Amino acid sequence: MKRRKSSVPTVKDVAREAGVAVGTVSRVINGKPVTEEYERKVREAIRRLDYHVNSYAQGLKATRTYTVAVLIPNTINPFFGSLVNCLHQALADRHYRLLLCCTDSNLRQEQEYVDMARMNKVDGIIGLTYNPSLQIDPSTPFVSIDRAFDPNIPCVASDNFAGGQLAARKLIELGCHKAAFLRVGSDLDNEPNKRRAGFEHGCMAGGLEYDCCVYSDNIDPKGVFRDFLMSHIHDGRLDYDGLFCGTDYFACCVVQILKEAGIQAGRDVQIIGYDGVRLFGSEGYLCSTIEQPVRDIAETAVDLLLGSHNYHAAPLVCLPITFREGGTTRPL
Amino acid sequence: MKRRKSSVPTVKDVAREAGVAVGTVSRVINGKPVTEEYERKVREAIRRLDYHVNSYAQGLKATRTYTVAVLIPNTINPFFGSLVNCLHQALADRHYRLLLCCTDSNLRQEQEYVDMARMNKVDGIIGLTYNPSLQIDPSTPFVSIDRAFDPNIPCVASDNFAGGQLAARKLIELGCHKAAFLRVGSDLDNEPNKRRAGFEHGCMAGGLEYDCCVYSDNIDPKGVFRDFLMSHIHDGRLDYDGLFCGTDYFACCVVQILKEAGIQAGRDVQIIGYDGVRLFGSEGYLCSTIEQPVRDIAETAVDLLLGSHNYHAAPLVCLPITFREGGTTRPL
DNA sequence: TTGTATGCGTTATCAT
DNA sequence: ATGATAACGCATACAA
Repeated sequence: MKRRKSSVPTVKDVAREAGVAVGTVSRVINGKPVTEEYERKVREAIRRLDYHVNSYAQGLKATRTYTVAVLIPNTINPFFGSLVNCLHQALADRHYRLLLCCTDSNLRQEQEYVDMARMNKVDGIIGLTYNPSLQIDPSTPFVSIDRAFDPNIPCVASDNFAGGQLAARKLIELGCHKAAFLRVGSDLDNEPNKRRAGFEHGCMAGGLEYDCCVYSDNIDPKGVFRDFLMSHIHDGRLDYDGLFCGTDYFACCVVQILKEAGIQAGRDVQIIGYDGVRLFGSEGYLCSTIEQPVRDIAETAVDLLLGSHNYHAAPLVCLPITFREGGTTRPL
Repeated sequence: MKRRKSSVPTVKDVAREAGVAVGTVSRVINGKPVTEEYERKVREAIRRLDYHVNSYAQGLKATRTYTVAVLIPNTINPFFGSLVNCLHQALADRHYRLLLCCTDSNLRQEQEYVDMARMNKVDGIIGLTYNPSLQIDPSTPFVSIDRAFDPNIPCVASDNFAGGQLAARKLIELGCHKAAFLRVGSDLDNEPNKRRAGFEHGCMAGGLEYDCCVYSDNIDPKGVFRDFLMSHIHDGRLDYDGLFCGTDYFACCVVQILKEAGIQAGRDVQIIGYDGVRLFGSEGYLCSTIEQPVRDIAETAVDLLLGSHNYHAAPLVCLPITFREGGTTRPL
């Protein structure tokens, strides 16, 4: 890579050009009180030399970098993409920069990214992580999304339990008699695992019979769902008339599997996902779903990270969810 | 935000703890030759004090930050999300960090992000930008994606012209007799605009009759496409039996509009998009499409940015595209 | 209000 | 090979 021209102007150059002291230049830059006359001279010199502050020198003194690292599995999954986008928005509004750290790409590199923060390179971390043994330096502000794994780490998530309950209630409203919960994923004790608990609670409260089909991570979701569903199809009819899937992704898999078996979502079976993924961010929902308030989650996480709160213990913030029709349930 | 404990250990502390000079510590850190005995002492001191280098101080001397800014409209559109993910991968492989700059969020902030680079905050920029009057500091390495707007700026894109030609050829193979090209977007002279040119060329070469429906930016795509298509439906039949859409997003819009009008993609009309978007990155294609080699684009852009090439003029690299069936065309 | 001088944590250049 | 010390560019406490 080409290097910069060696002669990048510094405060010293500006001071000389303007005929003032470096302190004055610094004050102008930082909006400290300065005589109008001097201010003008400095600004002109800055313009003439095309001067820009070197934020590395700045950060060296300030121990503040205005940069936040975001740890996320990837940006391909539309839910993650949307979350990253909202986080960027929230950070940019507060004049913070976003250092993107995709943890999928170099698997289990989460720890490395967390360590990076200690090098004073970022002011804080917002992480949606799965590493069960993640060690977080207590001196680095950290906000977790979807996972409350340390009493000192604030966590923000959608109200997963209520989301599961709501899904159950909707299936009941839709007249279902036998439901199932489907999911593949981390065994970690994270928030999304409450979706199942909420669903079970909702089913029991409403008298809806249900089964659970829950598999560990690192398994091809489509494969296990196909096996499960196929073993529950008799004479072309599915044993269940309502399905709640852990994510919209799973719901989409299920919809397609059933379609291939001649069973149509919304007509023969009611299917609800979780996340609220929309194609291209604006089109309709991919499936009927429990929508997460992505924007609120991002705003809250950033507020929690940058705000100077004074909680006795780190809070768990559960934000309200919404049911959205997306074609895989009959209109109510 | 909580501040770090004031006593973050520095090289000086490590030196004192290890009973050596700061220079020796620095040498150990940077892998310069050091006696085994000293190396051991320093490493132990580093471990004991839990020392981490301050990269701001490092950057101050080195003028190298190992950080690259990526300018992209957003991470919601799955194509952008996928591109960002690949760029992250390519950068991480080379031990570079990715500073994410979504230009949609604060509209037309592209210039601001470019300016940021001059503050020595990033080593280079990879930008997928639309700002027609973007001023790029010639001393900041910049690689453009999809837009060749300066003879000094390398540009990498998919082979848009060939993609357009391929789409035309496919429609011809599918037996189409009257085709149309649909698109909404920037009037900018960027690479994706060659999709239309290639398509026209392909149609003419193959004797396929065609129309073009091209609209400027900032228009609701679904609205204009609906108007256009509706005016071309007579007695429930579409005037066209083949459609090439500027992006997969447009193709999806069109598919849905036609579906509502009782016209089925793949059966009544052959529809091809552009990008190669896949739901959740792994499922099937959203529509039949000309797939961009996102991974190669990212790798090439990073290589161009970080590599020490010596071109007389900045190259335009057009990477090969592929046709993919995605259900909106009849199987060939 | 403005100028001067010192320190931030690191690396590089000297001597040793 | 190692130790001491001078930059790097900026902010700030202090002096004027």
